[in-house]
Amino acid sequence: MDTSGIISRADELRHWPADEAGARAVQDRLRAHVRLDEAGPEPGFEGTVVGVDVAYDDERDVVAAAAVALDARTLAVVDEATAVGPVPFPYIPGLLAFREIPTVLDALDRLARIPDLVVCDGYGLAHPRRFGLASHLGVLTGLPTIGVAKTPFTFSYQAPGPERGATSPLWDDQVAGGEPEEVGRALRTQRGVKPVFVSVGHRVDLDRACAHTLQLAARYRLPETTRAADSLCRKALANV
DNA sequence: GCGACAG
DNA sequence: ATCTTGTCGC
Repeated sequence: MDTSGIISRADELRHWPADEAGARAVQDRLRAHVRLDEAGPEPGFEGTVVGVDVAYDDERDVVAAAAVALDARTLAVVDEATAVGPVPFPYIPGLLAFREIPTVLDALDRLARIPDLVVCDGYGLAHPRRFGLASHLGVLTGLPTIGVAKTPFTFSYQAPGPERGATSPLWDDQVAGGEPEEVGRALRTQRGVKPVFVSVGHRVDLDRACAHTLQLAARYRLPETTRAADSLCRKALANV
C-alpha cells in the first residue's frame, strides 16, 4: 500500500496483529497517543470534512474503502477516492478497526488535500478499551476524527428529546469495578427519527463532535459524509 | 458457560 | 457488514 503523505504512523501497518490478543495489545499501546485536550475545528470552519466507510465481500476476500471530501460549509463534494484490498481481520466486536484501517488509509492517501476533520462510521472513545476505530484512525493519521454510529453497541442511553439537536448521555455500564462512564452522546439529528451515537476520536471535543454531526445531518438522519462514503464504497466494491 | 455486541 | 419483498409516506 501507499504509505506516503497522510499517514504519520505507517510503521503500525507493518506490525499487523495476527490474532485477537495481538490486536488488543495494539489498542492498549496506541491508546496513550489519543489527544482529548484539543477542541478541534470550530463549527463553521473553512476547509474539508472527509467521510470514510467500507463495504465487504467476504466470499471474494475484498474490502472496498471510500473517502469523500465535502466543503465543510456548503457540504458540496469536492473530492473523492477509493481503495480495495483483502479483508485483513475477522469481525470481532471491539476490534472492528483492524478490518477497516489499512484500506481506509489507502483511500485517504489518494485525496488531493489533507482533511481538516474525518468522520468515521462507528465509535471512537465509546469502546470497551476506549479505542474505537475513530480513535485508531486519528492516532495513525494525526488528523482530527470523530465517530458517528448508527446503533448503541453495548452502551445505554435514555432517549433524547424529539427535536432536532436534542442529546442525551451515552453510558458504558460495564466498567470493571467502577461507576458507569459517559463515553459519548445520543444525538437526534432529525425530528422523529432514531438518534445517532457520537463519540470523540482524536483532537476533537464532544461538544464540537456533536455540533459537526448535526451540521452534517442537515437533511437526513446520517451525516452527509457518511452517506456519501457509504454510497461510494458500495460502488467501488461492485466494480471489483 | 451463555449471550451479545460498532461495521 | 450482508442476506432480502413489499410497503407506507413525502
